[in-house]
Amino acid sequence: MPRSRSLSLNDIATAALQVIDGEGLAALSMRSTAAILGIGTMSLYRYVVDRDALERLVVDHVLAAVDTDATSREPWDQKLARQAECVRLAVGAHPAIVPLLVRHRHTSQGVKRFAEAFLRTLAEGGFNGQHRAIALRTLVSYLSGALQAQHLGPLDGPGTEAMATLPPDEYPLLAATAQAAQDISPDEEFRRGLGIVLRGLAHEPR
Amino acid sequence: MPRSRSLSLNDIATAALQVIDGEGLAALSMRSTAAILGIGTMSLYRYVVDRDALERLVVDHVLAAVDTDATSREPWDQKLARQAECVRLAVGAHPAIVPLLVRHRHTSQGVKRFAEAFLRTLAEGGFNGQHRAIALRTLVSYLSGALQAQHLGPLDGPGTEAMATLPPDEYPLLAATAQAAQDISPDEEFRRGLGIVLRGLAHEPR
DNA sequence: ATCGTAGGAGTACAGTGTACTCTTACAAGA
DNA sequence: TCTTGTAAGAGTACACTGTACTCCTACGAT
Repeated sequence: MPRSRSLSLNDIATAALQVIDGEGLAALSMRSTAAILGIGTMSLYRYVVDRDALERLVVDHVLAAVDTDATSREPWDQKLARQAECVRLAVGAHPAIVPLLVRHRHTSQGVKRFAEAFLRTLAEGGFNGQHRAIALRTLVSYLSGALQAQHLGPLDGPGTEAMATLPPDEYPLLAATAQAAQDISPDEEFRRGLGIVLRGLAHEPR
Repeated sequence: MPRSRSLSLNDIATAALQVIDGEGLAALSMRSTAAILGIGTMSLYRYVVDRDALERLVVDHVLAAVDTDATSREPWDQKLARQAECVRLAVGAHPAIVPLLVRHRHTSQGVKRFAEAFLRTLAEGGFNGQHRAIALRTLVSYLSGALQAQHLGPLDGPGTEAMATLPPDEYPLLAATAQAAQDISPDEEFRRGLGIVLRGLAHEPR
């Protein structure tokens, strides 16, 4: 009976993402998002009940890009690797959302979608019951930790480069290791770390 | 020449931690911390330049509890497991700080301390150069991800219990797996996840 | 043409971090 | 013992946040 909505949830998520990508996650606010949409601040509350809901919208919008239909015939571990890369790729397009991803991973539709996909592949690999549960959590924990290390790591503080110049008498190994790590690209670091986890899974009872 | 400080950095960290433990991380503010210390809000800035610095103080204070002298004669993987448990224990005493831990892991003294300890053990295990770097990062990524999953996971949303009651037609595996996961204690989950990573490391070239 | 419903705008308030400006306490030098 | 320089600490003020609450207004069904 009343007037129809002029904005879609997708519009809103896109606007919020525009703020985040352009001015950083800290700049995300109800006001800044509403401004981009060309509506009043409070009008935004007609679409989302909360700031939290707005953030959830952003997370799901980004995660919508992960491809979850894995119908290929690869071995399970290769398939898992590809699926994880897929998540990394989607998140890598908007690195600043990583903290949001972490905060809303239990309430996000997108997270559930790719968790289900992971589980499907684990099931193919013969994982069942508790073993499958542990495998998923371990995988997700690594994924989440690695994404953070990579994307929000360099932000606060100079990151690895600074570690390489630490006082070697106090942190001898840390300094040396950071030096060695400088030649490793983020891609390679992620892939090899994931490889370690997957190799661990391969030797796991199931 | 001038008057001497009436508060130590330890006092400040303790006060902030008291706020966090008592009223949650969200309640941490310059005002609330200063109130506990019995000083004016701005007086706090005589001790810390920033809110960030205050948070760093808290992180280091909590991480000071991790025991880093691992002079035992266990095999390297068992020692790593014990060291990781040590971190988990220290953080577990103040679960609400996990987000702070993540945000400041590059600038925190405490993080560097136990990273160095990890590296020492990895070196004992024969890891060198890039292999050691990758091993450390993978370990830390898992550790960070797992701590978050455990401590701030249940906070937003009902967590795993809710997942177990998901629509099984939409997320069949997720629902089933969540059900299986309910019998796993956080302790066991962490230990087994860590075991997977360590087993992966054991099969890694070095 | 009318009316009810919901969309959108505006104001206001409590809370945040912190810049800036005081006043005040104190240890060293005379 | 008195003076003085310096830093400790208090207070005010401002820009910013999320959002409760109230108003006006556009529009689809009758």
